[in-house]
Amino acid sequence: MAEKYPLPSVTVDIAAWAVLESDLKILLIRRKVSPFLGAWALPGGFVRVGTGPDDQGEDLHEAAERELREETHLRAGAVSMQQLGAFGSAGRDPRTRVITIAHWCSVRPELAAYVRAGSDAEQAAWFSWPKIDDVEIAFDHRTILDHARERLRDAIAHEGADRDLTPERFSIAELRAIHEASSGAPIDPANFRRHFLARVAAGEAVATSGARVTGRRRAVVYEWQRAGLNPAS
Amino acid sequence: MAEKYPLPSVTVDIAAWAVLESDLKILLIRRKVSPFLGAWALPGGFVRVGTGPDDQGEDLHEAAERELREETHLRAGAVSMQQLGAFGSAGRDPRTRVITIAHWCSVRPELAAYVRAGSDAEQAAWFSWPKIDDVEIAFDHRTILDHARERLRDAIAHEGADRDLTPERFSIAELRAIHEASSGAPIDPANFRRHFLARVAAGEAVATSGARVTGRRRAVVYEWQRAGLNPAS
DNA sequence: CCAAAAGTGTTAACAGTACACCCATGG
DNA sequence: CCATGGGTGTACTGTTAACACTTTTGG
Repeated sequence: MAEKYPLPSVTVDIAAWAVLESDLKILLIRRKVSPFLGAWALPGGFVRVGTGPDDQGEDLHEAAERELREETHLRAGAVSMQQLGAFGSAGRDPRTRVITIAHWCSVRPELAAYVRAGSDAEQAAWFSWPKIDDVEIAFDHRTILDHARERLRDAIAHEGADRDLTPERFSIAELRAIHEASSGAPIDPANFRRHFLARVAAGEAVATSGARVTGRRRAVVYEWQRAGLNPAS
Repeated sequence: MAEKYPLPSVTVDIAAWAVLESDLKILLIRRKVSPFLGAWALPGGFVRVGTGPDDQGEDLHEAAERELREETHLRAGAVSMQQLGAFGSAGRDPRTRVITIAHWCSVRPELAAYVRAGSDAEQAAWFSWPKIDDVEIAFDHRTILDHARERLRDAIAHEGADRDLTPERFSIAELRAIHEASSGAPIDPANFRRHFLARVAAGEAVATSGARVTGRRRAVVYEWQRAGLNPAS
């Protein structure tokens, strides 16, 4: 099939979330090329397309992991990349037709600190979610961000995505802080505790020998189990 | 930005659902070109990309509506097109790198009958969902179909997507048949009725003057309201 | 010893489910 | 007049939300 028609460029963009000091944060990079030079944008870049039928390049999620690594030094495997959806309105890039496949992932707090700008970025930084209203955002990344925010909320509330936002070992209070940052509302500690204990009973997490993290009283510390024996409902 | 790298082709594919005679159906077309000549596939085709910064072509959902219309004669506006996600594994098309943005929509039964093959298809036909296991499906469209099936189930159960599958006017029993086809399990008529009546009370639908459709006893006939005054929960 | 956070107990309210039952009507 | 599907009543269940309460421990 010979293409006589113009082809679009295809990129991946990544919304990487973390909860740091009880604050929901999004990872943005500062552009050092035109257009939107100096504006903040989602990390991302072009999908590598191969040279023919036998070399067709990389898969989309591979591209997303590679771009995140190249631009922010977050290594793949440290995050669980998921697709958010395609954003491809005509005119979203002033230069030419660019369709982006947006992804999202969560970053554990102990890795979040190692973020630093890569080749195509002048800076890389974590922004507190409410504060990004005051930041100049490139392209239609504000829209993508809003969708990603929705997706994160759902994934944490209903799909156990809180797993990827905790440190390796965490107390119930720390986990609750993540849920509160995600939902934006305070959560009853007693009810939250029972809810989490049910997940422990289902094999999703186990108490570790360690104890006490912060606060007044010693708290039991948990860690996630590789795979829940019983499927989480 | 001059691209020195090879670019992928971008297509849209559409999973169009309908419930006909209490059976969940998916719309497929029979390919009349290679590859997968003679196999069944989702309707779809290339996204039109413009010729420069000032003409960047059509939006993705426009492309999806256009392709569905061209290949099956379902006119846009008759369906509510939603994006499912991007499928872009290297090698999913044997010829060259093709990334497809999958969409899905629902088709009202009175329009489903007007489907006929368009230019790029030899046939267009509605397949009962369980039966497609026996059909040869082109590309990775089986995978897309499975995702679309999941999405439809969720959208009907939680997002009011049943709206788009009913005839203009419908009885509660007809609506229940749609839910049963979607979930694959029988639903208690009494409980379903109460659940729907709560939606009527919320302004989502209203009873019409007409009555009786099928069955023994006259049933009240409803129609959807343009926009619910109260948001549906 | 006291404030603050960990952890326990109890209850009301609600939604989902099951199922028994009455009503209207086409054949 | 009766089978069938439309439509009503109700009891039981499990989950959620609210909140009062006890325990532990760093300062």
